[in-house]
Amino acid sequence: MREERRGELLATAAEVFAAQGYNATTVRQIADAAGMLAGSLYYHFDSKEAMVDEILTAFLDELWAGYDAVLAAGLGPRETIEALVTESFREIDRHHAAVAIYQKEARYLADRHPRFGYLADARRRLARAWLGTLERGVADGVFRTDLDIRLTYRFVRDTVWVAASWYRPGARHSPEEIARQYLSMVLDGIALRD
Amino acid sequence: MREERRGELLATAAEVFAAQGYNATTVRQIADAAGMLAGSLYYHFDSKEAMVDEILTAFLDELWAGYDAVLAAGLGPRETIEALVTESFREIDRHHAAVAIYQKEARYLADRHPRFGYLADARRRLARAWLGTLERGVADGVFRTDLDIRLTYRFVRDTVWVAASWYRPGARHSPEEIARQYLSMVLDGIALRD
DNA sequence: TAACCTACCAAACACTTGTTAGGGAAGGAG
DNA sequence: CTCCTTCCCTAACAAGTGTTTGGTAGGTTA
Repeated sequence: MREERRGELLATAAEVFAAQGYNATTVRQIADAAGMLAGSLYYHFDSKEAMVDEILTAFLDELWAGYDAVLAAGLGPRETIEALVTESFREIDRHHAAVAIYQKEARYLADRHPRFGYLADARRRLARAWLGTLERGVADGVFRTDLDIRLTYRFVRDTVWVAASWYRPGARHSPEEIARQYLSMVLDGIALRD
Repeated sequence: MREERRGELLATAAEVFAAQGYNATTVRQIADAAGMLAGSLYYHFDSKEAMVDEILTAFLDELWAGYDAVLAAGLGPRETIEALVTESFREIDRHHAAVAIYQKEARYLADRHPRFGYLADARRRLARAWLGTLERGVADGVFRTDLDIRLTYRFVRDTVWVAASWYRPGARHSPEEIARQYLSMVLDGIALRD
């Protein structure tokens, strides 16, 4: 099957990209990891750029499917945040290489080539989803009102996604368990109440 | 003055590295930004690697000076965390380019060349400082006991340092103000108490 | 004036990079 | 058997990379 082989190659490419960084990775390293020669990759893909492109779009497509389902569920602000965080950690579990690449290279890629304009779109759309929910929570009296909401947004967003830099699937905690603890910290803090 | 010019060049190099990534940055781009030709950089520095090296060591030296002062002050766990976070944001304010580089490239550089072994040392030492304080806080009944402490550590560490990716000196909030809000979120959470 | 040092330029070097062109082995379809 | 498609290899290319070498304008020192 043709698509199957492409998928395998994209998976190994994603691992190498995530481990070394996009620019530091040569097509020969990817080919090595796949057990073939550099030129042979070009039978399957147009270019090195096309590989990251496909890796990132596949991840973002699945991410939006999950997020849209959450946002359409009509949950309250707090439950929406909980569901988004949980969904994010599931995505990190399934696409941890792609998430790491997105985290590290999105800005550079978006600046470099109009081909990656959808990365900037994704960033804006993500901001709207999170910020909107936070604002709704503040209005509803669920979240604190004394915080700069943009700072809060970046705080929540970053705490979730940087986890991709250290998370490895199949480790001690499941995505749901990590989400539970992260949510507990973000919502209630790490200090002990009296 | 010789050292002065080196400092200027390192500052512009740090900006380019932070903006584009270490590997994506060519010595010709650095030279362009400095208003000279690529080869002329080699009058001041041995190599491109030597430049990042000097940028990172300068930052880490100053960071440890600040951290050691905090750790030697004999504060309680909560006050130590507060002081470390505040000190970190001050460091991000002063060395935001170096911090961004450290965040993005430390792992790759440490793996690549024994020259950057001190980066792995720094990571271990950082972990000891934060984890030790957190453990002390749990033992003292200042922090919650129901959380995985290694997860808590990564949570606190990441929330602080990723700020370097979006923070620009001279923006709306001072480092101290950002530290105050971050600490408020980390310690008490973003949910409203009833 | 003469010798010298600093900070840069001009031009090239060896090497790595992403990419391409042509070919060939394996296997299924007719 | 023959044709054709799939998938990879061999071998090279041009462009870009970090780096080196020799030179030189301008200021400082003797």
